[in-house]
Amino acid sequence: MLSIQFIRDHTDRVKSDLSRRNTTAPIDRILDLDDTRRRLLQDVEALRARRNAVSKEIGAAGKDAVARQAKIDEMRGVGDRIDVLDVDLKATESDLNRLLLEVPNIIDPSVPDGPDESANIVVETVGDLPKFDFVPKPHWELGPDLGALDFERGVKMSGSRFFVMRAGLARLHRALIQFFLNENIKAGFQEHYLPYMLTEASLFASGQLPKFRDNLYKDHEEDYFLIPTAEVAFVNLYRDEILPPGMLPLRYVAHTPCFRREKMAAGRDVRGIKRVHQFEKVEMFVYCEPDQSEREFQRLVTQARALIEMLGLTYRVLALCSGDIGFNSAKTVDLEVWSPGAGEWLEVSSGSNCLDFQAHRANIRYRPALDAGPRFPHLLNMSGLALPRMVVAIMENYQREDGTIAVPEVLRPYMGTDVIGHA
RNA sequence: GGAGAGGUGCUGGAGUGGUUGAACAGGCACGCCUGGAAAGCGUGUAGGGGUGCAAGCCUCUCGUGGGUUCAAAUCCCACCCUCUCCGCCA
Repeated sequence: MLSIQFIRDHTDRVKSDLSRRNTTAPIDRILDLDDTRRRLLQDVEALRARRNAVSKEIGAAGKDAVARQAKIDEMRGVGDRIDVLDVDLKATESDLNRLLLEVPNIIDPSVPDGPDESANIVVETVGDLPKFDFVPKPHWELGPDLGALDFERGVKMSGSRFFVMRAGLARLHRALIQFFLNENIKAGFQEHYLPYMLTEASLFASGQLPKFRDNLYKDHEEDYFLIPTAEVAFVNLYRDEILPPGMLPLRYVAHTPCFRREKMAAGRDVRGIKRVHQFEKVEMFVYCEPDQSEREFQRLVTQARALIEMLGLTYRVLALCSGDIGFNSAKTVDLEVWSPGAGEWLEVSSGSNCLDFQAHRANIRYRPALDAGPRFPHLLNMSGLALPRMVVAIMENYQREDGTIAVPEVLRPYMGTDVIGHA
């Protein structure tokens, strides 16, 4: 979140970024509550200071019972007055906090203006659209034709937006995960195995809650949410900690499943496995000092692009506009690969620089030097890359006229074959 | 899930309801000493919030949240977590 301090000091900036986002937040109300809070706080603390002072005198009075009793009588009412003011103060703080949690991040000045995704800017397109001697099929035809993608049975056991992969496709899926992990490790990202279920407090810390509850799966018996992305776990890794000097930057990677309700997206992308409730993703995550975050961001983008390029796919780089940027993010780049069967660009990676927004929510700090006070680090994330969309991309790009699928060169060691045939 | 024990500062570990934000020890930082180091000696060593140009002052925090009291690390209640034993189990 944005600190109340920041909102107080940069009110105009915060408001103009909100309008760039094409959204609103009760900034004036927040400033108002903050005034009230500080006024109450000063009153309460003055009373507390007095009570503390007199209490010490009572303790020091020793055997002088008369003086002692006089002071006790004097203080008797003070405690009650403190309690009364404190109730007000607590209520004000809780109102303030609730509103603060709903204010989105500021927007980086480099982000293009625009109301929604239609205004995103294609920064760069790499590679040419592939040409086929035949009419390329979409993956929702290729997969079932190979007997390797089964929608009906997925739906039978779990409902819509679930599917089963088998044989060559299942193996391709697993090979991609291994490939991504290995390449990211080579690039200096440390592998992690993370919990897939997190507490409500953790989802608040990462910014999923309170606003995006509708997109999360929750256990009804206990306080557990299924992660919608590994980012959520990575943010919470150092929640409520102060990292010692010399630890940053931290460059992490993990493969996790992701669970999304996608209620908002009902009716969208119903065909195929582009938008599903359960998918795998390899996620990169960085903790760094503020003056390094732009450099780290570029590093993430470069790494994710390298993965796509190694697989020989055509892709484009999108700079998300101010109206399409996520709640936590100050700046986001998406990578989309061309999907010749479906005839569309497919988002396989999204990278965000969240600045210190999540660090504030999660109360993560670092110490720049042994004798320095704690500061908030910047947190960044980027997919590297998302499944099963990359399976889709490879299927559609590497399909052959007979319906089989060639295995990209770099994946052959992982697959032990150069073609995915009929299961 | 059952029974028991316990949660205090960077760490270990004290703490009788009243100058305890917290003894003592260790660690770490700085200084002295030394050719250099060790040892030794000295000093310092939490975070949040409020206020102030600043120095500073005030306040909160001893797992979390309530309660009792003029006053709570200390007493009471609830919850969370950790450890040991038992049960169950991939």
